[in-house]
Amino acid sequence: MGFQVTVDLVVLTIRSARQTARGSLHVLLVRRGIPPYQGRWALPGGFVLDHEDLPEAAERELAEETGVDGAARHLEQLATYGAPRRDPRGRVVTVAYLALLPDLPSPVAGTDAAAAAWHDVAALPRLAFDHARILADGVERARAKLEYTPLATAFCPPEFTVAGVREVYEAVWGRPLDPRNFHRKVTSTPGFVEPVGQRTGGSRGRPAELYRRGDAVTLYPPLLRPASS
Amino acid sequence: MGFQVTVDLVVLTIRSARQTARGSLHVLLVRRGIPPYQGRWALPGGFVLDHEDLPEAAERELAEETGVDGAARHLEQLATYGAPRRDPRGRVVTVAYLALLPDLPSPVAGTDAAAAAWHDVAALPRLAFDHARILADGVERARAKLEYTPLATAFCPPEFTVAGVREVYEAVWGRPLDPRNFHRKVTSTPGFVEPVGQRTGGSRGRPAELYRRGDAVTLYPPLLRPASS
DNA sequence: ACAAAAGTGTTAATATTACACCCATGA
DNA sequence: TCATGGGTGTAATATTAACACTTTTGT
Repeated sequence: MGFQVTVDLVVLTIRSARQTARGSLHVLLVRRGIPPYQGRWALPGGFVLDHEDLPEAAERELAEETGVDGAARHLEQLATYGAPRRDPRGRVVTVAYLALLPDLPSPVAGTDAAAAAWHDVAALPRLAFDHARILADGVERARAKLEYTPLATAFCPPEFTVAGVREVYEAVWGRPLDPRNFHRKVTSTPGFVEPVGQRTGGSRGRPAELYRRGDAVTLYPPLLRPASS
Repeated sequence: MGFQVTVDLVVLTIRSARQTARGSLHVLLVRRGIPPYQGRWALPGGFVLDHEDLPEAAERELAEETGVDGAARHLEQLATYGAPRRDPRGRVVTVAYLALLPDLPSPVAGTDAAAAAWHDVAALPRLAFDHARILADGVERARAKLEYTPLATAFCPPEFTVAGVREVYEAVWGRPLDPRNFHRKVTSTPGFVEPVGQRTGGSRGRPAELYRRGDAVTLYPPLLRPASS
């Protein structure tokens, strides 16, 4: 009966790793200022308010933590966690959401974001509560959905190159893909991307064609990760 | 703060439709004996107890409603629904689970199952609360997971034929599949099924080889439904 | 023998993979 | 001109799709 309900966010983005030129998958974490788990890193989140639906609460938390406007990101429910002792303060059930964002030009600038930071998912600190598990589930969901949905574009800005999409796949799957075949696959799968009719400039090499997200919800045929090998 | 938390079950099975020989997808519904929505059909479910984890509560409800033992079925979390006015009695958040069962030889024989019945998902009555939405999400989840997991075998008894698996796919996807190609696909995908070394008998036509579930968690390559057409 | 269901063979179309090679730019 | 990515061509392989045909049973 007397449950508390929270939403927790697994906010993922692709950021250039410290030394390498390649991007890698990062997650937004906040440092807890109060017990329990004081000082530990945790997923951002908070209580669901009395009048709020679950997606509303997730949107609100996401806006509070990142300041991104509603259109420029993907947000979906991930799973719900409610083990009796997952929070020492009482019976708290948390509904986790997965958010995918482009690499923000301005760093995280939310209200209580003083202690918020991006962490490479390959080098995580210890997390509070059962957040390590939730995060692992979120990463696995992202990996799986790249196969059969055009979700990779949610990590990209409104206009992007095929190489940008490839960088997303390589960062999330953690393995290199053939640029030539990837290009063909992305441009030939119906509804994945739409050409803008412009090209990039300024960088080295041949300028790349710019694309926008297409209207497909699923990729057919899918873009399968190579067998585990 | 003061939330109530329930679990609701989308219990699916394949049953022979009234007149046709082919099986079709059915869902377990219970008729509500008390307000709200008295007399309406609803998904089985109930409150999560103080000491219970979410999967435990789902297992308990499933056992209460169907009496199936733990091993012979698939049970996974589906999604969580918590709109402020989804239950007129107060703020109730429900964690929905999806269960897949073989067609039970003995009909539903649970404790409070006097008013429980299987319904063809193609001919549903009006449902209580937001259960129509939850059920639709469950059916869609099942449809999608048949593509890239060996979950179809969860609808089959411990030993089954390839034709039995095909009947599952045809019922869930609602379209016929080529028996010859399907047979090859199922028997050649690693870990999907294991031959038992016995054959069926008694029916018409050539006896079919019997199989058990394999140990694969995902199908590679997947078994994609034909493009929407 | 015949109908019915199981299962194999074969071929064409489609998709994936590997990699040679050309294109367009900055330095 | 060279280095650097962007992008196309092409051939080998793998997978899917369509369907003829054989196998093994009950009647």
